[in-house]
Amino acid sequence: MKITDRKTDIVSISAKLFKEKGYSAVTMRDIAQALEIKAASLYNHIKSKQEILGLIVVGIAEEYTFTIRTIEISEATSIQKIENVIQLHIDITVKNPDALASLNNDWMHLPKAELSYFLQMREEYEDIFRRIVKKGIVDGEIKNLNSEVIIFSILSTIRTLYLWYGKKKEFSAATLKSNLSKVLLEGIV
Amino acid sequence: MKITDRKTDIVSISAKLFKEKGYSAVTMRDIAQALEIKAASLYNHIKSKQEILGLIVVGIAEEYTFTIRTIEISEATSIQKIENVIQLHIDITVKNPDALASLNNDWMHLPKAELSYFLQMREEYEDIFRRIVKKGIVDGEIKNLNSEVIIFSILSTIRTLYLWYGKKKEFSAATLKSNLSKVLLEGIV
DNA sequence: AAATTCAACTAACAATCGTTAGTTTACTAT
DNA sequence: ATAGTAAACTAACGATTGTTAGTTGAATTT
Repeated sequence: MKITDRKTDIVSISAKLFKEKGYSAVTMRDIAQALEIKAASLYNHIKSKQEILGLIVVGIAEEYTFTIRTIEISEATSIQKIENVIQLHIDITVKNPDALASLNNDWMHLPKAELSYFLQMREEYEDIFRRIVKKGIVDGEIKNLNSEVIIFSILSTIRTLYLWYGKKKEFSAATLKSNLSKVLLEGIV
Repeated sequence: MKITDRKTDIVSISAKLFKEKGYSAVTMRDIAQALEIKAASLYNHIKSKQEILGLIVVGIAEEYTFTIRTIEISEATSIQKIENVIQLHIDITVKNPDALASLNNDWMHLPKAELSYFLQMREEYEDIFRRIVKKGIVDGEIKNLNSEVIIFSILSTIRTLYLWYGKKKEFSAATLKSNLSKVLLEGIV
């Protein structure tokens, strides 16, 4: 049992570089240099550049999808379910602050099979969230505003968290936990 | 006076392609093909690929910056100022639905001088927004929640509007105008 | 009618891209 | 000690990158 797997090193360094410049602007030589090895040596551990992207993106996408499924079928109220989704995004952001950049911006460069798998998960994710919000409106828990605007507004915020987390000390997991739900659900006025 | 300037064609086609795949993944040959000419012909109109990016990004960044300056010094309440900022983003999104992708994701590939100009504007923009929110809290117009979380939450949403606008009929300028401020300011519960 | 400009073209450039092949080195298990 | 393996290396590949040079034909100006 190794302490650090080399493949893991490659993936996490790549995630960091992809966050800075985007997948396409990062070369295999960039990744190698960050690890202080030569580009060709990377291929002892990974099959291709696209495989690295897949390893960054797909696992996290699955975590989102699998978790929101269990949130939907739980017995919580709609508001509580939305709070759970917000918390899910905080947790994943704290755990993978770099990888989320590729999830948001580089997914279109996945190999074909993984791309359609990813898009299917993304669609299911939004569908589930949409059902939660609409049920909340029907049940009178949520104001009767345009549901698509509500969905867009909450998802945009929690999906972009990775851009802010770590940049200011205000963005600790604790601060977010106690403030973000309030701001998103109850507003600021 | 020409009806359509060829340079404008190049810039707007490029913005569309950059939105789909990101600046680095789009080649000059891609841009040329979309215009049904050869890549070398592009250079009769533009100096470099980076110049195209600059033309997409800098003008809009200036529009944001110049407008938020006048919003700050206006005599509106803090809440009204925030509503004006939201409206500003809706207006610019409706006018430039493609260009905003590069503004969000490709700015790091600007040439050095334009990059630092862009970053300076972006910083000023956030500073102004931060002052508006903090004054609103001090004046009691805005709840005393963590101001950075408020700023992040509103900016994330209105900056990502370009990803949703046009995808659903719900996202007309009118719907956004009447719903987005409500959702962001007054919450959904 | 002649001269100039505009905007396309063909051809090619050096640099860089992702990747492969074959080799070397150092550690681990027998 | 020996054999095997993991992980680095050098060298190079064909393809593609942004870009330049020089040319051509059509439109515009003189």
